[in-house]
Amino acid sequence: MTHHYHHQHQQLPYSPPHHLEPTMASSNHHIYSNPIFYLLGLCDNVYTLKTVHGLLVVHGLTRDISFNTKLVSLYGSFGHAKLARLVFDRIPDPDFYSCKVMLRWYFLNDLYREILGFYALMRLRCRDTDNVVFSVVLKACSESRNACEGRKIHCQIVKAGSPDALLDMYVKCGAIRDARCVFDELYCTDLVSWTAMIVGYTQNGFPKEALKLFTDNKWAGILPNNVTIASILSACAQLGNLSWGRLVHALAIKLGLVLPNVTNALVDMYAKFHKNEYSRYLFEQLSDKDVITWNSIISGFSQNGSVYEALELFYRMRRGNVLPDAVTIVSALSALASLGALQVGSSLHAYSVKKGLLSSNVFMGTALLTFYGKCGDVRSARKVFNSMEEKSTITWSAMIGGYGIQGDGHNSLALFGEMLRAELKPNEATFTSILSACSHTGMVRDGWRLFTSMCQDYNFVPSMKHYSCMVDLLARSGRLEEAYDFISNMPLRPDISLFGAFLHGCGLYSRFDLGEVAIKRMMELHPDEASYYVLMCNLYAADGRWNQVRQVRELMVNRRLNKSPGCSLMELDIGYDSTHRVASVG
DNA sequence: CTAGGGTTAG
Repeated sequence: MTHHYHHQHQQLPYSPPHHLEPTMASSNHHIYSNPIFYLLGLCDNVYTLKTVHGLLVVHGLTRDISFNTKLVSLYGSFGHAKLARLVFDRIPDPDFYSCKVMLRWYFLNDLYREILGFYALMRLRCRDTDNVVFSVVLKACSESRNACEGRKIHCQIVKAGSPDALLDMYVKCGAIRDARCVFDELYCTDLVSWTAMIVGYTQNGFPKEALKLFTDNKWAGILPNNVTIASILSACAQLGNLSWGRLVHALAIKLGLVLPNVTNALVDMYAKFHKNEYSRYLFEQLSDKDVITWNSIISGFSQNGSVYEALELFYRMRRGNVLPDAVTIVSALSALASLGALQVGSSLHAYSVKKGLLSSNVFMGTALLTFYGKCGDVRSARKVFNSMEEKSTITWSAMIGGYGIQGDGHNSLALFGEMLRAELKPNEATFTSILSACSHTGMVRDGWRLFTSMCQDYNFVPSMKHYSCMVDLLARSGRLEEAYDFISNMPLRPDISLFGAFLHGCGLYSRFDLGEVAIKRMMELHPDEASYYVLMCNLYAADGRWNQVRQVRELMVNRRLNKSPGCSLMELDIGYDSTHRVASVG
């Protein structure tokens, strides 16, 4: 397309200079009801268009901005950008829309230099702009190699660009530091940007920063809305800070913000704090429960160990009219895994396949393979693992742990090696799983090697779980002195389960001497913990020292310590649609 | 600007 039009093509039907036309506000009646507008629609070339344009002039309609804009658009569409511009220049007060129409035809006719000239003019007349205009103008700069103009427009974009959108973009990308930069540079912070920043922190695992921003006096003038409250409640739950959670709950009541989304967040938070009654009360109170409400309580109860309550609610949900989604199934599977309820879980597997919930969902696949692993069906677990397109570190850890609880440390180690070859980074939990696998399989050397590697190569600070695995590893294999030294030298205060692992080994190898020493240390460290007395009883019982057992029991009664009896469970006649029944044994 | 999810010793 050439830019050079012949002069005669640029002549328009006569119309008086606009300052001579009657000044009249643009007509109220809609141009679509005018027959001439209909004629304009029939024009399929520039000659017929000029004829109808003449009609518009005769009828004095060229002072109407809508007609003029339509003319600009039509001249442009016939490739006559310059005629379009002549019409445009006669519009007394062009608006943003008419400017955009003009720009569009320059753009479609590759008239980049004209675009820049027109844009400069346009900036003088109207202050509006949008992303379409910016992208057109930027393209014009690059096509005409005008970096200087480009830089100016860059600045305009930075100034005009919605900071909230920019913040949101960084938050969605998980680039939380960049988000904070944008936030700090904002000319004025309002409720939306403040909330967006809080949401960003909460969703990216920085609940402390979220709470800090929420409580910062700098923003004392801004009242939170329901989005802010829901997000900050989630931060309190992540932090495990119940007192702040309660304060925010109270604040929400005062501000009248206990809306459904806030209630959902409260249900979730109280469940995470083991406050099942609060959680349930709020849940029952909410009249329109959506899938998130149900998931909040089911996942909360499943996570805090109230698995029966979680499953009860899951069945109730199934009877109602809210359909479970992937999150629901994941939570239910996790509850079923801890019960070893293989049949119910398998039917949920079938259900998920049927509903298409399984495909390409890492959470779902991981929960499912964990479930099969915990139920002892490690082959099904591996099948699920192999079929997963996307696997995360958690997926690999779960599969390694699945082999581990079967005592198949060799497969655990093999998979761990495969994971490293795939250049995936193990995390703390991966090491917990693999160390436990080593201890179940009696692989003492491998266990030590991996423990050392975890500290030295990966710079992980061992947690109580790691230490417990090591104690278990050593104690189970009869290296009780070594285990005792290990406990004495570790930097953490040993807890009940660590001592439990040690005492278990003492019982296995009849090292009651070492067991008694450990018990004395335990009693010094935690005098009020009933579980230690039970461990002590077990040890004396294993040694046949029944008088000692009786003495410890009396000591417990005197100190008013109580331990609820444990019981094991087995699955009885559980069908997909039947209610859950589990017998307790022993 | 929106609440909910998978792995972790015995």
